[in-house]
Amino acid sequence: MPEMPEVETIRRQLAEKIIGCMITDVTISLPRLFKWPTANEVKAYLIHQTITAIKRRGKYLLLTLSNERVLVIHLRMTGRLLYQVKNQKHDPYTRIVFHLDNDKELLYADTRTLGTLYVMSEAELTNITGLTSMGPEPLTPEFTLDYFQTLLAKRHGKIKALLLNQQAIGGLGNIYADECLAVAGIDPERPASDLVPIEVGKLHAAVNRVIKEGIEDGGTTFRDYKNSEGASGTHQHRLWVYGRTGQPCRRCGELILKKIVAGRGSHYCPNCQH
DNA sequence: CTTCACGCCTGTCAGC
DNA sequence: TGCTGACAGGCGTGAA
Repeated sequence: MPEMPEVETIRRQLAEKIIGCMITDVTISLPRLFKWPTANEVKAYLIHQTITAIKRRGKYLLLTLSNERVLVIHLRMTGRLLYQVKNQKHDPYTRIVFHLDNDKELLYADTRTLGTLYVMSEAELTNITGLTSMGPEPLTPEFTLDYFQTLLAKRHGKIKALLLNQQAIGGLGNIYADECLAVAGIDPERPASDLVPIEVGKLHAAVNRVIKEGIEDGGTTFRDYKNSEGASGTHQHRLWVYGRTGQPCRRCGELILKKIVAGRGSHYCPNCQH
């Protein structure tokens, strides 16, 4: 479900609420979601620890604890983090409950159970290859036009696949990749290295713009996504192409089409994107 | 090295 | 109504 703007929305909300809170207990209904260490060991590292910081890297959330351990959470397709008062009704797909010392709970709910959690020292984080090898993120100083130009020039695969590659650019997923290509007017199947400089510049700007707007809107709720208060984002109302198959392009009126590119459903305007 | 198909899970929806 | 297959905001693995 969540791409960078959704995860950032959750991070900002939780930062206001749970920094300084102590974890009093952890209820684990689906132990296999913890990839390292085992669910039993995890409890010993978490209980009686205070949450001191919440960071994000790409689509990973990193909760730093007072014992210098880090609780790493990746929501994958359908993970949700819900902050709510104790004794309130739980999401039916709640898999883990972090009990806090302020009469609140942080629920980890996940329909498809593809999410992954870890508890590690800072040094051990390097064992999560998805974190270690992540490329620069949109809206950061590292994501320069120069970097983007060099990246595209040496990649001959489809541009859509490159946008989804977290080692190339951190944080984009299927919705925002389609949106970036729509804003830049580029067909998702174009080989990355074929883009001419003016197109590379347009796409670089589009990536930053689309992600910025996604964050401003509190993310996109297409199907499962909810923020930590259980509320939807609003970016779905501003989408150019994603999920708009058969509807008129907001720019030219041509009907939006969908095709499989890089194994993912890809939405595009056949008139605006070449 | 890059690129691609597949598996992981469960739920939903279109089509028969 | 009930079944089947395709598909869904992701990503790691192994093969070509």
